[in-house]
Amino acid sequence: MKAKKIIDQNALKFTHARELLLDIFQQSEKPLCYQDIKEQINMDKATFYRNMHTFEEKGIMNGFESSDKKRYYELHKKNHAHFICSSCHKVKCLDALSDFQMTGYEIDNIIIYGKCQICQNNA
Amino acid sequence: MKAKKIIDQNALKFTHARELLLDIFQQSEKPLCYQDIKEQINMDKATFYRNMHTFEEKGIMNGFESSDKKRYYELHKKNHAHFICSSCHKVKCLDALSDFQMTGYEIDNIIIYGKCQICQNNA
DNA sequence: ACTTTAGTGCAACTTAGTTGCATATGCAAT
DNA sequence: ATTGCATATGCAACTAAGTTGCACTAAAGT
Repeated sequence: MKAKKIIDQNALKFTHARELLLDIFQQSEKPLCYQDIKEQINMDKATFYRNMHTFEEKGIMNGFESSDKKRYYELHKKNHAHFICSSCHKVKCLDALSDFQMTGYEIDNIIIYGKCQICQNNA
Repeated sequence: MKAKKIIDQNALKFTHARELLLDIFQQSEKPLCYQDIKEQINMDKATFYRNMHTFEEKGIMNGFESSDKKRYYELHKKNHAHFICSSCHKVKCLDALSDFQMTGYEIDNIIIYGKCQICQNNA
């Protein structure tokens, strides 16, 4: 969906920063943190984090802490799990487990921590 | 197991700080962070974190990041999953999922983020 | 008891994320 | 198109978890 449409549907102002952010996240197949964004565009961290909060509130995006102490965000898709490597900190989206349920609990995200293939071989 | 025995088996010096830490973690049924420890005993954070690193290296303990940006530790037990509430940040150990596997990946921890029963009702 | 080696506490530092404030921008009404 | 208001942005100062350097203390072997 076009950035403008997402922003309009959520009754937000259509600003340059928001358009850029949504475009970048739509083109990315993996969650991104502020550092990832800053490598691509010049944006103040206050602007980034304030918009991420707004997007999370509106349900446009989801965020989670990685093992590298940084917060990663991705466009809200059907719930799915993530694998995070504790050595290289790469994040991988998993479609298995997406239908996991626990009675009484509302599940927002599942994160599996471990070592990816590459880091296992380098150890 | 007694703190002294664990420390001896891992060829570490038996210090007051380490004995206290192991005792506290053995008496706790949930993962703890530095703040939790500081509420119980008077220990410098450098000492705490340095020992946690040592214990993690030795495989005595496991640590993970919570959604409150703090690192939680627990004595290493048979792999099990955790539920972390994104509202109250309480951590719950889960025995379901403990046998979950992914070919090619080494799994250290599974964390499920969501809302616990109490926080769902308060929303 | 002595000596060596490692552990502890303090203070200074690092870094992701937050907040206050002045300025800039989007948007609706005119 | 111009104006006016509310909100967004950028900067700088701040916060807090965790780390590091260093002087001092305590453990373990002799």
